[in-house]
Amino acid sequence: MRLSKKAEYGLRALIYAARFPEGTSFQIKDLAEKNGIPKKFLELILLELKNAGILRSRRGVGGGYLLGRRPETIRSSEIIRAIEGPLTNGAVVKEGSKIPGEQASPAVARLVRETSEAIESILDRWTLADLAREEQEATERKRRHVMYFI
Amino acid sequence: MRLSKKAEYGLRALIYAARFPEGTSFQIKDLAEKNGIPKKFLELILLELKNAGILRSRRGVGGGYLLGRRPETIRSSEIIRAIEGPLTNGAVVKEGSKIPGEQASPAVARLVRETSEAIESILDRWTLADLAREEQEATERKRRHVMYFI
DNA sequence: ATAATGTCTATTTTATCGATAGGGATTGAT
DNA sequence: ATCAATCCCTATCGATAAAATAGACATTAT
Repeated sequence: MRLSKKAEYGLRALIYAARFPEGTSFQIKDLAEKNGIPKKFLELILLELKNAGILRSRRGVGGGYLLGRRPETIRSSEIIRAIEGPLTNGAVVKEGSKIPGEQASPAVARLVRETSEAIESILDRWTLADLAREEQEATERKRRHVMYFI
Repeated sequence: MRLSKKAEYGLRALIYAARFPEGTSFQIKDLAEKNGIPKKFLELILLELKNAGILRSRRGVGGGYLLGRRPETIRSSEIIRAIEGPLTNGAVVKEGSKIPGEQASPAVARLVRETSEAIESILDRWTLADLAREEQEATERKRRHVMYFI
């Protein structure tokens, strides 16, 4: 199961965004530097997330990005879909196959369908708020663990 | 969620193999022709499945491939793993990242882990015997449906 | 007017996928 | 012993997609 860099960056960017108080914006540059994400690449990603209605932006001096909606209302399925397109691949073997004899396998199709549904249900369940909390808690745990050894 | 051609061909090949009585072998050539799968490509796939212990082979004239074990004991997770490598991607962001600032996100890692586990549990549940039965039943249903319209 | 920001389109680079090529090894039949 | 049918193995190609970079444009606070 592979998550594209783009999707990973996108998720991380949104988790970052969720840390800011509602209405407060942040800059691509900071996000890129603090998270080690290529700035130009990140621009594209944030733009897509904006066009998907997940982020909003303010241009010009002092501008930046901010969440377009409350993080509780943003499901990770929506995030991934915004970045990678439709989650479920529809037909496993497309109708107009080039190879003459090629035929779809109903069994394989069913296997893929069931897997896709399972994935989708998990991605539907996790909201950005959940992810942000998880991130914060993990960081906190780590911090305490380090403290313990000082 | 994308299934590679290779994995799809592999699954279809094994479903095909499961139709033969135990101990009976089939030839790459027939499988390729009847299922519209590129023969040379299929060779590679069957070889991998053989090295994974899922298929057995007999060389020389009259040789061919056959299932290495009873289809009830072959889980689709094993099939996919044999063809595509480890299902779960291990670390989402590897430890020794090149980019200095780059850091793994525990939240993203967890999301990926949970999704992978869900996939794996489904793929563990479906055995080759299940797939073969499903395929046969679907074909049967289709046949009856066609008959109905004659 | 200027500098700081996001917006857009194009291009480059790199990796992966799907497929093909061409022998080599083994075996049954004659 | 020879031949043909089969699997076995390695290399390579071409197309596509992923990842990243480049450069100019648009907007806005100061």
